[in-house]
Amino acid sequence: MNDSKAPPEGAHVTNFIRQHIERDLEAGKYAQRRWGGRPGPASVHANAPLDPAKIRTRFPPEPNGYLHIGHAKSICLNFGTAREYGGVCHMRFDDTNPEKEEQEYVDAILDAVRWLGYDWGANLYHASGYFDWMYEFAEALISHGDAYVDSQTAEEMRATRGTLTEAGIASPFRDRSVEENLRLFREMRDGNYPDGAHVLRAKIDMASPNINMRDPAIYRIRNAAHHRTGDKWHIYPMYTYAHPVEDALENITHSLCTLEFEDQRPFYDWVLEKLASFGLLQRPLPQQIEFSRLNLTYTVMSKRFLRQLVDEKHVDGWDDPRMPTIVGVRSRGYTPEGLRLFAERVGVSKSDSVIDCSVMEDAQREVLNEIAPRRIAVLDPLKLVIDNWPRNHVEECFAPNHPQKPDWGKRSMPMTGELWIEREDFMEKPEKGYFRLYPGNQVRLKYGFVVRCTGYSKNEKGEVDEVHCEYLPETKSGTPGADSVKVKGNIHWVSAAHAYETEVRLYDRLFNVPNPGKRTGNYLDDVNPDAKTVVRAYLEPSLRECAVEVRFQFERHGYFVADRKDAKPDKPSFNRTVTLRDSWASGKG
RNA sequence: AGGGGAGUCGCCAAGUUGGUUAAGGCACCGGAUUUUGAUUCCGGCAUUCGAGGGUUCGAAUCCUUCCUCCCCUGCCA
Repeated sequence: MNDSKAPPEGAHVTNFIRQHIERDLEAGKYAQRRWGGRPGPASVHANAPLDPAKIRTRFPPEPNGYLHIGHAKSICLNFGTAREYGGVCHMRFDDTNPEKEEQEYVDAILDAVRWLGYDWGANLYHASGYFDWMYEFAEALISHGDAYVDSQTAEEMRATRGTLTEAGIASPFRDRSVEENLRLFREMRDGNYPDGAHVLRAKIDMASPNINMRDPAIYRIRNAAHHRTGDKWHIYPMYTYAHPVEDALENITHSLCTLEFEDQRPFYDWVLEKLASFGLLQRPLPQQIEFSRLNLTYTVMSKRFLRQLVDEKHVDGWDDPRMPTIVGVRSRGYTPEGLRLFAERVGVSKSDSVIDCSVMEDAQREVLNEIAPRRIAVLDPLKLVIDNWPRNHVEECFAPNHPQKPDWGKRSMPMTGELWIEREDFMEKPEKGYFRLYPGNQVRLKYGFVVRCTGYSKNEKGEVDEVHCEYLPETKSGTPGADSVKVKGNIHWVSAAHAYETEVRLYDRLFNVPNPGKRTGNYLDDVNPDAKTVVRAYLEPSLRECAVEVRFQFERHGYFVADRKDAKPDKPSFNRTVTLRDSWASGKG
């Protein structure tokens, strides 16, 4: 019954990737592939059974930082698509650059993918696990005259690459013999040279209009320790060469990546075609398909910017609830279901797009509305005194845990003669359309009694510090007299003597303009200083004990989560995930 | 400027083997229900598909010219 809101099977929108896959499936393009049970060259798969996976996709992050919701789109796309078509999705670390990668990031990434609800089973791989094959394949390219060792400096290479409109010119080392190339490449491997002394280049076409085909570097010397292979290697493959090889070794059918790699596809195909023609790779070969990356209004997604926000302490770390990182939105209280719903809603296409962040917020609300029990919290307290309340009397009131789910039951809330109510639920002089508390007006204290406002007092600063009212004893919620008095306003409250006081953090958008940085060129100028507001709030007593990461709707406010880091088990603090829609407030704004 | 991509409602996005009135979501605007100004429900919301020409009985879908935006000159990924 909880699925009643889920879209019916097959109701999702099609997209160019699904169509592509369906076409391949229909044509049986990959039906004859064999799978040796582990990644490997043609020899590993050759005599193995047919691949039980209809398709294979992969999520291949470089472990050099934390994942953000842009990655979440890719994760949902890759894992979701594989699941949809009877395939599998590999979790793969593209760890080909030892200087930027760390185990810490590997662990965090795995954690994030798992939290999003995806399972890679036995298919956890590392590019570094393929270094031997990549090396062997590189020698094969050399032997066939398709790669050479270039000894120009990086500057010289840049200078001879040509420009967007002019062809490049050949390196003086381009025509070295196979023997010399092999000798030099092996010496590079053996650590005989300093960084930058040589580079292995594919030998293609220095005059290609596609700059990526002008003899791209495929191996560089890096005398650096790798977080997995230690000091075994002195040379490391470049992404452009490594990626197609990784895909082929793993039997990937559809290699989904973002648009900026489009120009890389001819080289991707070149590498695979060469290696397959040498008999090193199984056919049919993987194919790269590009889609547009996720952009969201009121946020930044670039790893560099996110790092700057953390380093310069504009936020409290990668997992700060204001951050668009996966750990960040998790701290914020976002649900994995909501993230997946969001990913499905924004779709996949090749056009550059900027998604309105309300789409994300709404997806979260939609999920949260279904799963979050209701609770009462007063975030901006104002004392309400019921002058005709029997001295010392405690009235037990009952509040449903979910208005549309009676089976979730009710909990008890004590009412007394002194309550905390929301400051904005009282006005000395009501503005037009206001139907909460003001002198002479009647409202219902939700799940309790109807009260009539009789007056108020102010402190020496002229601020209202106490509101007075009288209650109507026959109007208690749930009793026959409850409906005897009609009121328009229903406000929430918590007994002052019973309330649980704690810290609640109200989060808002990290930036206060849709497109941070556009105005001044510096996105830091658009950081929203009010994206985090900390208040001392009075919560209903039942909230005193709740486990970390438990989510609630605080009625009339929004969805909140018990903080996973700062909360003591017996004294939870809460983070606001997202507000409720508010047609009153937005109507005024 | 060479190459590679993209332009369908405010934001996304189906539709693109040409065929009646251009899906859906978000946002927005009504109205009903509601002890959350929430949710839910119901209704509204592109004579028009970047622009101009053309082909056709018929075009967002084909041809053509033009315009705009994004990506590419790392020994990063």
